[in-house]
Amino acid sequence: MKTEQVISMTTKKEHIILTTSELIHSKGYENTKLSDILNAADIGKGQFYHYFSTKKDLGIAVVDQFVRTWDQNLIEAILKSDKPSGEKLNEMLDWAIAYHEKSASFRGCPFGNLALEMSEHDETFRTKVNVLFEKWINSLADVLKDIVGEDMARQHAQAVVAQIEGGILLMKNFQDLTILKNIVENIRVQYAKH
Amino acid sequence: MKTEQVISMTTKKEHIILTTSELIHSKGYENTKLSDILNAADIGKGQFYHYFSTKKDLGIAVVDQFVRTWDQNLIEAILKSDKPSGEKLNEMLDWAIAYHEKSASFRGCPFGNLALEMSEHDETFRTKVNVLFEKWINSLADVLKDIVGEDMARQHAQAVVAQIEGGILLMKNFQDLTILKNIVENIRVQYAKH
DNA sequence: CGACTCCTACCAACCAGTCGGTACAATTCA
DNA sequence: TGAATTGTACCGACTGGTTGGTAGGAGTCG
Repeated sequence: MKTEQVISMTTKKEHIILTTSELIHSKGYENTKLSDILNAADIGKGQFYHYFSTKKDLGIAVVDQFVRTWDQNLIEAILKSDKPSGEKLNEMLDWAIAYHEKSASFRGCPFGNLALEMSEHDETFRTKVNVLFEKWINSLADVLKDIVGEDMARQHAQAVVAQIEGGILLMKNFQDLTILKNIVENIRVQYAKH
Repeated sequence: MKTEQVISMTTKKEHIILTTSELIHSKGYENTKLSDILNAADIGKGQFYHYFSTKKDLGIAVVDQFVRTWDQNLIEAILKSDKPSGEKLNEMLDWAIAYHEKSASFRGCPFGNLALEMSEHDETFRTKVNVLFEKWINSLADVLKDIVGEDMARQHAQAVVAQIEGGILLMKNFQDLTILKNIVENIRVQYAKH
């Protein structure tokens, strides 16, 4: 029984990008070998090099895809919605936990992972990850303006993002989701009574 | 006579460990190739495999060395000293900044780096990194007891460590030390008024 | 001597990337 | 019309270089 046509939902190129996203998210970029990609996406080398010129070319497409997704789901849908600020902050924190709850493993934050793996020896990746962090901090600072005032907003936004990323790091190493939950709860309390 | 032999052997082995520490700190474990180690330490392969049985064997020795150093300089010398708690917290934060200030590059926290690189696909490294984080959080919780009370101490300790690690992550990606400084200042303010 | 220390030459496995070729549909030409 | 040409999608054997690790020899020193 052949199920060839099922894949035509997305294009072949998108299929490769999506499959590789998973691999890079859990194994990192360098540690994801071309052979892993070829096996996971069930394609041959010819097909791969028909759509992408190098492995890095694919890597960049994967990061772009991550940035696009987060831009939609976190920044646009939550932080730039027209709900009250306190609600937006809470929704962001809910989203963070839900993100790591659903993927029964401890792969961590794709941007945090890439930041630590790549930022010191590859400018292309560093810059792309940077754009997302910058957007995140800026739009979060906008939200926090109403809570801590204009002067301190950006500093607090940095601190909150740092706390989340650090929490994810600890969660990953302890292989224990409750650590992240504690830290998120800590953030909630910190900004609830303002 | 025998002492001299032992010392020179230890020195040589330690020299390899120390040199590799630098490499692993800035490039990560997998990305530090054996040839890099051989070049940096200026030794031949025979010498390497005389002292270490595998690359992973060296990697473990390097992590052990990091753990020992931090145990001495951070946990014993600062967090378990007999100074007042507020002072110990401040000294820890000073130490964190000084650590990243002196190494004119942005290599990040060796444990944070290893946690994200290795913890999902190597139990040995994950466990060793875990031990250090556990020690750090426990002895920091002891310090925070006097500031936030026994009940909340551990949760706050986790949050502070997360904030520092996340701050280092952002600092590394933004290649900007002031981000870490802001976050550390934020922590200082948070626990100063208690 | 013989244990210890350290060397170079070498190995199989693996890596990203290349290359000659195939299948087949669309376009051009006679 | 239908034969020749062109373009797109794909294959997998192969390449040059790198990887971690091994074998066997040589210098040193008690």
